[in-house]
Amino acid sequence: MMLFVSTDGAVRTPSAASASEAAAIHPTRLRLLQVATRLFQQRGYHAVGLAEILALSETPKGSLYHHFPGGKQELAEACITRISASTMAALDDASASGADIIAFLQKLGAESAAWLERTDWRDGSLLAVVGQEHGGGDGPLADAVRIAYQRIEMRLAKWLMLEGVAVARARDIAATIIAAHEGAMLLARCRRDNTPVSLTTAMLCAMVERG
Amino acid sequence: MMLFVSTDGAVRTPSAASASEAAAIHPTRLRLLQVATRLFQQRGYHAVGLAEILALSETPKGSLYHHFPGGKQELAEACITRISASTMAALDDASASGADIIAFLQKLGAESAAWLERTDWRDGSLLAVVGQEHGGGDGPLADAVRIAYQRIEMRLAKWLMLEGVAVARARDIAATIIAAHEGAMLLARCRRDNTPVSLTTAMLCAMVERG
DNA sequence: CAAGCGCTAGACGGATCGGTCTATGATGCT
DNA sequence: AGCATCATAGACCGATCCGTCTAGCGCTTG
Repeated sequence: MMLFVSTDGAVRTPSAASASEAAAIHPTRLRLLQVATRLFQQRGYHAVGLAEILALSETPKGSLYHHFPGGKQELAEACITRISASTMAALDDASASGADIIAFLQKLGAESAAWLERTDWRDGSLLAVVGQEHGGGDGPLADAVRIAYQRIEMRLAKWLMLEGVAVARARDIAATIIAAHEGAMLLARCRRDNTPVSLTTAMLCAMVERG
Repeated sequence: MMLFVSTDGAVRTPSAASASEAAAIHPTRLRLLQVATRLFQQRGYHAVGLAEILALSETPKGSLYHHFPGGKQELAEACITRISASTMAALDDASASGADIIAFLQKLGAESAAWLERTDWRDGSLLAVVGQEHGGGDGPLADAVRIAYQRIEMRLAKWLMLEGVAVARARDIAATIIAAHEGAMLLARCRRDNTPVSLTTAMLCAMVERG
């Protein structure tokens, strides 16, 4: 249950992608997406050069521009929509399995903390990093982040409504969860210390419980 | 009452700096700090080139390396410590003026929202942007952000203790406020919509009130 | 005045950036 | 076999990156 980050960015030995995408995605394309996502979520869009992405994924430049004619920007866009898709899928799974929101929040907090520690606080949220760099702008990347957050919020809100929360309140709670969780990940990363994540998780649980 | 952002980045007509620093800071140095802070908090460290900073501040390259021998990195470090200092000063002022935390949180939320809108959601939190880019790393910039967050958190906690909150709880609340507020600013910026800020403010107030 | 210093001014350079281009390897179809 | 298509491979390019360096301005000081 990891939201906002990609955990499959192993280098040269791409872990098996989720079944749905393994069927359709070209191996080179997948490798590029995994490595690029990993690097972008560590350092941001502008801080990572194509040279590094190509070297770590052992891919020649020609292949990149074959699979992503739009170059670096299209690659980053694809990374964002891929993270967005996997996050929504995770939310749907959790919702379908009948878990309640409180359990979900606690699991999210625990696994986020574990992930941060496991990466030595190097990896953050791709959406947050790119979002910070592009803010309220109007480029393709800013749009991709905007849409990703919107869709994730909608899934979360839908789930909350399934649990009986009123429509307007569900959307509010969803947005609050996303904002607080992203902020907690950031602060935890900067401080190399997970307490912001657990504190925020507790606060979010309290908010949801009070309705 | 703005935390985490610089509002004085006017170009070529530097608004009067706070009295304390106007006395000591060389005009050119101040202009560089203002313009650089503004640009960094809009787009991040790596996305902003020296050329743009120099052009907007109408400063030749020689001046930059005279005032900041360490180049771009030292300039960014100075921007971070300057934001950190002004944020701590604002917290001290608010605390000394006898306001309570709830009033502070509401004012912070309202003014942050107004600021986001006024900049057309272009400007974000400098600490957050640079923090995202450098994560838990160990460069001078990562350290500067880490220290800045730590100091701000301590000031906030101190204020909370003045209001009777227990030591440990005060530090927890402070960290939670910072994390949630940063996350709210990010999400609001990405969505070009301030509701995450007001929602988060409400949640934080509820948390503080329950103690 | 001459010397020294703080600061401005911008030319210059090596490195790296993202992107284009041509050539070639691999695969499948007829 | 011959052809077409997908994909790899990397040389190459102009632009931009950050940083160094020398020259000179203006002010104070001896």
